[in-house]
Amino acid sequence: MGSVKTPYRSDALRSAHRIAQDLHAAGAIDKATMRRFDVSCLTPVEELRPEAIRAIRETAQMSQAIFAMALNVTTSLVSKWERGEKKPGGPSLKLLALASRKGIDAIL
Amino acid sequence: MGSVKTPYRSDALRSAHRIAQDLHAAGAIDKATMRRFDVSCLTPVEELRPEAIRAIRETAQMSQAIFAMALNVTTSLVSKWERGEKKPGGPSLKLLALASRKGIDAIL
DNA sequence: TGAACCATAGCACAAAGTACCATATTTTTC
DNA sequence: GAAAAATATGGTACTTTGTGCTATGGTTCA
Repeated sequence: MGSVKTPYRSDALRSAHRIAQDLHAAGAIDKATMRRFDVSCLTPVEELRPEAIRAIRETAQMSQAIFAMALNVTTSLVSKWERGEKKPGGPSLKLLALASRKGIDAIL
Repeated sequence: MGSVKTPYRSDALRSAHRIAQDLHAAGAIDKATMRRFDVSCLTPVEELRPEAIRAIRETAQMSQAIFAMALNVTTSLVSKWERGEKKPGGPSLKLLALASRKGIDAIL
């Protein structure tokens, strides 16, 4: 299940974004309050192809071993990701998305 | 496995930190180069008790549902974490550690 | 020659994470 | 006040991520 398919994870969040839109349009809301309702500020998480994962790592100029430590996973797993043997799951995809969009420093 | 027990994940990283120490002491190394060898700059990841996880979420002033979206996991799982029914794994612990040490904004 | 880093590869296995549901409590909204 | 929606718990069944271990070959450097 792609994080792309369902913008809201089939939960009690159907109107979260709509409410935030209204509040945001209405006036000034501090980011802390906003956060409680709005979800559009989240880093988009999409599925990553093996080459994309490798690209993220090579952009960071890291070996698989070091990269794995940064993500707190095993070297074995990073290798499997890059060869398409396994696909990163929810939390892993989030970390990879952060590294990809905000730079590797964001997760160090 | 506990990220605390083995500083280096039983990999070919036995001397990574030592080498970095030497190089760093030797003179000026840009952060990019440093990163390849040194691991001491990583956010420490320790196991979290259920209450600690809830504390992180409540500090962020988020519902379980929103918090789950931020971590790209299901609401069900966050609930289980906070009740001790399940324990966050490698990548999840990293995200929680980032949120705990650098603030929730670090993972949005 | 060998010590160390790098990446691939395979296997077995525990448990993390998912999906779905029902229920109860609180908060919001009209 | 009642209706509606958000919140959190609880449980069950299932998938497969992620771990751990070991072996291999290629590369670099002393």
